Amino acid sequence: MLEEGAETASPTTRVSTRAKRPTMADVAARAGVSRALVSIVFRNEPGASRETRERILRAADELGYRPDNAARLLARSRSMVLGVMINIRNAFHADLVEAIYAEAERLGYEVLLSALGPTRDERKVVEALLGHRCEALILLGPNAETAYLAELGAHTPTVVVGRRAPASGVDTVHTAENKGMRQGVDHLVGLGHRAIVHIDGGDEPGSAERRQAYCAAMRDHALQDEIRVLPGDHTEESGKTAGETLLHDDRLPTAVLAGNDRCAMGLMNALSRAGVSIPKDISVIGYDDSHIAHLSHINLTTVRQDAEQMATLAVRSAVERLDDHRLPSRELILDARLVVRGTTAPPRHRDRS
Amino acid sequence: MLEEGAETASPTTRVSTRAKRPTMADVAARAGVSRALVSIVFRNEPGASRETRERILRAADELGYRPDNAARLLARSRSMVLGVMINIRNAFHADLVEAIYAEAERLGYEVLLSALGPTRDERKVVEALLGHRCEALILLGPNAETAYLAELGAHTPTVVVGRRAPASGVDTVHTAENKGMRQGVDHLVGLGHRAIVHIDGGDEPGSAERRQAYCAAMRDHALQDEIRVLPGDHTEESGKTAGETLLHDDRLPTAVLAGNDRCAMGLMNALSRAGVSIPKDISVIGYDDSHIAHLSHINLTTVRQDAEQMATLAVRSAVERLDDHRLPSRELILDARLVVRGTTAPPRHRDRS
DNA sequence: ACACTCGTCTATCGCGCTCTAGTCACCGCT
DNA sequence: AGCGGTGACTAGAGCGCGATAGACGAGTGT
Repeated sequence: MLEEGAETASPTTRVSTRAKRPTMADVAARAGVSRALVSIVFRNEPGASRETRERILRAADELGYRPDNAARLLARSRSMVLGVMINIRNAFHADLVEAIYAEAERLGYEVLLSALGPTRDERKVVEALLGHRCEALILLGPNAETAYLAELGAHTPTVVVGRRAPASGVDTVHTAENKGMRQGVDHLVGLGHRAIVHIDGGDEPGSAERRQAYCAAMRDHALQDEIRVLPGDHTEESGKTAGETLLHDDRLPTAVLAGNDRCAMGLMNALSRAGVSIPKDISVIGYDDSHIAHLSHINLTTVRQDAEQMATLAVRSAVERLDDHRLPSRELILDARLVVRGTTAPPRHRDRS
Repeated sequence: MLEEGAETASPTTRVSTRAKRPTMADVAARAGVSRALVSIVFRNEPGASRETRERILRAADELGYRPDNAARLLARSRSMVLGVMINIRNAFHADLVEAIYAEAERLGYEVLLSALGPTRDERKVVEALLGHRCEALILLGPNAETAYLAELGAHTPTVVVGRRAPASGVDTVHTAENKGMRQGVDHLVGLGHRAIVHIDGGDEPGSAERRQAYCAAMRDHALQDEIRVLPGDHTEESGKTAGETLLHDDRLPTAVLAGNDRCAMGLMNALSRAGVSIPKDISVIGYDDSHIAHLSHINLTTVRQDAEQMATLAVRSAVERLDDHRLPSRELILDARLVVRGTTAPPRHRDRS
């Protein structure tokens, strides 16, 4: 089994096991038919008899033939590929991607992933995706300015997930941030909290809405004097920083609404290192309900975004826009729902703190 | 700003902003040169004067031209694309991917990601990758049987990361599992533990080695009677299940070596829900040192695998094999190192438990 | 005057596939 | 016989690009 095929190899020829990959022409020759017929068979189109179909498939199998997507894409007007930009560190994106694959497959599309990274900014990721002939883009939580998104949307169907993006030609799918935050504040106030801090998400998608909703909800509870927004973003690091800031104060707030789950994780990390117990000393609420939130022993109270529904709608939007380019921009807003778990509890009595 | 461009659109023509994407020919026409020259410029090859170069680039920019990768790949013998299979739920894979992007870019390669999922098994992922003309495959923690990997390796340079895969034509990069596990056991024994359970990873990459190393290390400490291996895999779910199993016993072990970090997370989840405190009541060690392990407030003691080095070596292996197909299979084994954090401590005195 | 080189640019083939417009044999029908 | 119709198959153009061989003019040396 090892090193078979060596008998045909002269000193100058390549090792035969790594010969050029077979093409349609090879399959056609072996099956004794024309290239076109092989194409028909592989596209599963009518126009070939049962026997030849089998003969061709057998020949292809023997040669280890595999259709070449690049050539396919090139020859076809449509590529049937959706490009998805992800932050590979973001557990919520993982949830989204799984659902995107499922829905794309259902609709007959392929999915290409490209991840952000320290050396890969959003433009680079988008370039890579477009370079691979993606027909449409699905951007998970992009930070890019609206103008850039609009520019993209002008020539490529683009769906932004997880943030508002009022650009013509761009569809957006996001949750009703205000509802989610409001529920969070209501829950905490219901437990008896008053000193409720919000860690902001900075430029991150959805942050502005969450911040505003927090302020509005606090005011509605006549807690406008307790409003406090700490700077941050959507990484664990920012949660940690915010935690350290809080620890420097002479008195901790009794509850924190983090910008997202990752931020909440970092925050809890910093707090528990300092001996602060959650939820006894302080309550924490996250945002996303990524799989990490409920599987880790953190058992985080958080605002649930329905990843599956978001992903499904995003894919459908993209495909619908592909079918009809003149569709007006749509903004799909899903409901958010607070999921109460173990990181929230009534506050300690403050009178002896 | 809304609906601009409508002035050029007759009822039957497409909205002009979404016309066909421009090609080299369009750029050439606009710049008043031949197609070939545009090609030269975009490949950054010598053979064009400074002025025409600029003129062409300007024309391309005005048209919003973007080279088409599919066509590029097709025309070129080389595609310069590496295909990477990931489990998008696995935080350690995220660490690996970031480093893979970096090294690939350094060597002039592109990276295509394809993720496993409920409806996407390994074969499907590999098919997708190969279909997109990846020259080489990097498989992160594949479960596939060796025969299949060997088959892949026979026609495509393949690098397996995170597990042994003794197949000709396949390179592997993994850590010295035995060293890592041994350090874990040594650490626990040094703290005074004796009842040390291991949660197995089942078919998951590296599991067999970890299991064997655990058993060997236990024997070396004359703890062969304490050896206990619970079934599991590398998901949070399996850790949870194992935790429940342990909780059913009349007496908990004093320490657990989980199959990986995710398993450890699930385990800690189950235990702490049941009121078991970590590390006071029980010590837990993970495996991978994924970014989750140190950023979450879990502060997990774990066996560090150097993601960056693994990724770098994997990419280099793939590229070297691409340069010379006849290279013998290599197995690169990196050192593992226990990182002691907060989930391990001396055991409670057992005499009153 | 010649051949020769060099830098700049062009014509053209082919990558592996899809897809339109056919060809061809065979059928039942008038 | 002649007709249109149908199912099975093929020829060939073209997708957007890379790459090679060569064209062309300007300079160089003899």
